[in-house]
Amino acid sequence: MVTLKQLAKELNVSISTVSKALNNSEEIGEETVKRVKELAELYNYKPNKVALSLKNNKTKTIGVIIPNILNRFLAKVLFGIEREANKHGYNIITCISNESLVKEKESLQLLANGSVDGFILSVAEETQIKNEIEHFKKTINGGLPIVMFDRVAHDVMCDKVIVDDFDATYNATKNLVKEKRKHVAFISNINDLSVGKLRERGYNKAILECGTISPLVLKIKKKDDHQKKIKAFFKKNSGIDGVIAADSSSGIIALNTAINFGLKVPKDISVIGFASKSDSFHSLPKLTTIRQHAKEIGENAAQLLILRMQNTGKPDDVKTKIVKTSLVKNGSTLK
Amino acid sequence: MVTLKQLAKELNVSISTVSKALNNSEEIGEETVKRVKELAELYNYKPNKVALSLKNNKTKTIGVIIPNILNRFLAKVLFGIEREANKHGYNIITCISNESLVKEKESLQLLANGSVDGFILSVAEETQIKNEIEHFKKTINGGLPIVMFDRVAHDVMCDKVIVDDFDATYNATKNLVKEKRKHVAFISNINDLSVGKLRERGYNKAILECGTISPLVLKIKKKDDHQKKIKAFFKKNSGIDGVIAADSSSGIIALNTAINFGLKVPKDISVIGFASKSDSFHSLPKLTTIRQHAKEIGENAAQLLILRMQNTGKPDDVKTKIVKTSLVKNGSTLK
DNA sequence: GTGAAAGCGCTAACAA
DNA sequence: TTGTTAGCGCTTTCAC
Repeated sequence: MVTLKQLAKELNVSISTVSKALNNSEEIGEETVKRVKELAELYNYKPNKVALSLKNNKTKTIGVIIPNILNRFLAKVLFGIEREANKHGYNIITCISNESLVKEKESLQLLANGSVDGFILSVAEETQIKNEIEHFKKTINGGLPIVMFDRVAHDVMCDKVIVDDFDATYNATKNLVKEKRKHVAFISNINDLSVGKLRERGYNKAILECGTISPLVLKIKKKDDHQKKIKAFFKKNSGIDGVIAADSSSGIIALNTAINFGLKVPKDISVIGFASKSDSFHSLPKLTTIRQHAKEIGENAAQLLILRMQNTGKPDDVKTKIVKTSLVKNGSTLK
Repeated sequence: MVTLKQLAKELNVSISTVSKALNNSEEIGEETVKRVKELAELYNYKPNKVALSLKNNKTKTIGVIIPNILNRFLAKVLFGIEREANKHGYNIITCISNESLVKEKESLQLLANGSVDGFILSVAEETQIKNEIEHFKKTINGGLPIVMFDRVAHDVMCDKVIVDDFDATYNATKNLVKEKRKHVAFISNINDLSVGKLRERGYNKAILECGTISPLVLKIKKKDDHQKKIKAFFKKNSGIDGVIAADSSSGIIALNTAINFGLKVPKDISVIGFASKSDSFHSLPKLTTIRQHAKEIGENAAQLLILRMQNTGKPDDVKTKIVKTSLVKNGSTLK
């Protein structure tokens, strides 16, 4: 990489002259500016990012901590963050907490050494179970703003971007009730997550309001064989004619299992799941899905953080942005 | 963030004394070391990363350019890279090229300003179609090593980590031939990618060797409705009793479509696809899959790059590591 | 045993 | 119009 020093030497001018010329300073003579720019072009000069960061005490870099990159929703949020960040001249450093509290803490610690100007993160499962929030508070007190998305720690004062999880399942369940379904079950493999709990509550409320149906819930653990669990669940509860799935895979598996049992979809049973568009293709008929607009969530998170990093003051006016889900009706529900 | 300067001032010693004390230099008196370390601990001092980077001319950061983060395989490779990089004290800056040549070039350019010490990337689709490689060469000539994985540009001299795509489909096809399948089709939505072509060739070779079967290929475009295309394909070619799918979704869709047509799997038809474990759950029976060991690919790529960054010399001894696929038999093929 | 000074690459206030 | 200097935070050589 060429430096100002090298350009200056070759041009027989001082370093600051070169610097000013390249930054279109009024001070420098037209002729000099031209000479400097030509040589810079020739050598493909780029101001050294590290030096700029040191000088400005700003890295123009955002630390993103994702619990699980294989989760399509989270991956898509990351996509949204990256895009929006780039648009504003920011790069992102990605850490994957792998749902581990320790790794989450480490990542926060590690990047809080001047590597980034702020964080965007979704709380790890272990962190939510243990309900730890000190490391978040410490980071924020250390001067690095955090924006949380999807799985958030409510007791931490920071900007947040969340989904209307409660309403989403509430409405979806209502939808099946309207279809005259009599045995609507709820299947989830994310019981430990804040969002999983909210989704269950939304389902429960709709069921209770209905009056004539009683709730029927299947909670799957990470280690379980999802297919087996769901199969057994269907066998045990024979009359199921509706399923609300809280996560991306349970819906697909439930639908395919129903078909495997000889049920007609959506004649005999309706299924609604949280899933991305591409996942909804993994069944025939396609899965009716609650879409979370992951990209938009990522974009919102990035915007909030960038705003916060610009106006460093007022840490007390934290915002919570709710990105509404939408129900995309495909073939697994009645029209 | 506390700096050495502040610690020095508070302790009434010089900056260099503090620095040495914290780095366990022999020069400094025991008592002083103790005082310094205590205060540093108290203030949670961390050496500023940016300053270190500038000093050492090394950022300990790897630039990763991924074509599409929603692709499970690529996401998992990213996971492997991140893990291995972290293990060696490196962070990763992630850019998503979104299969675009322009974005790929930009990312390379942007990070080549001192932000990273090297790159790991998988070539964007557009780049492969247009067969552009100048930007890679320029980067390498500029002193930043590149490691390519999966989709590689063969004409660029750099370390590579690839999958034995040809052998994978060759063996998988052979497998179906052994099952006495008579009409084995090949379905792909990645025709434009180097890996897609290799996979098709592997299939073709096995089919030709067999002699009695003639090749039957369905190429799906990005914009097509995959389900429709595959349905039509099955209708048109009624006798299909075997499918090799080149990508993650085609296998699942083909399997579910076959079931939808009333075929018994694997009695009437066998299906093999490239897919991750979690995707293989999206059908009943589970999809028999060619597993690419994505995490391992990522780890290998990171190792190669870190090695290369340490021994800067010898750019001519480039290595290509082949990570072998394995065929995981699930219910969609005969035992 | 401790400190001063230079230098990594850059910008900007100030001097000439 | 151009150059000198200081400083961002750190390490390291060389004086003291």
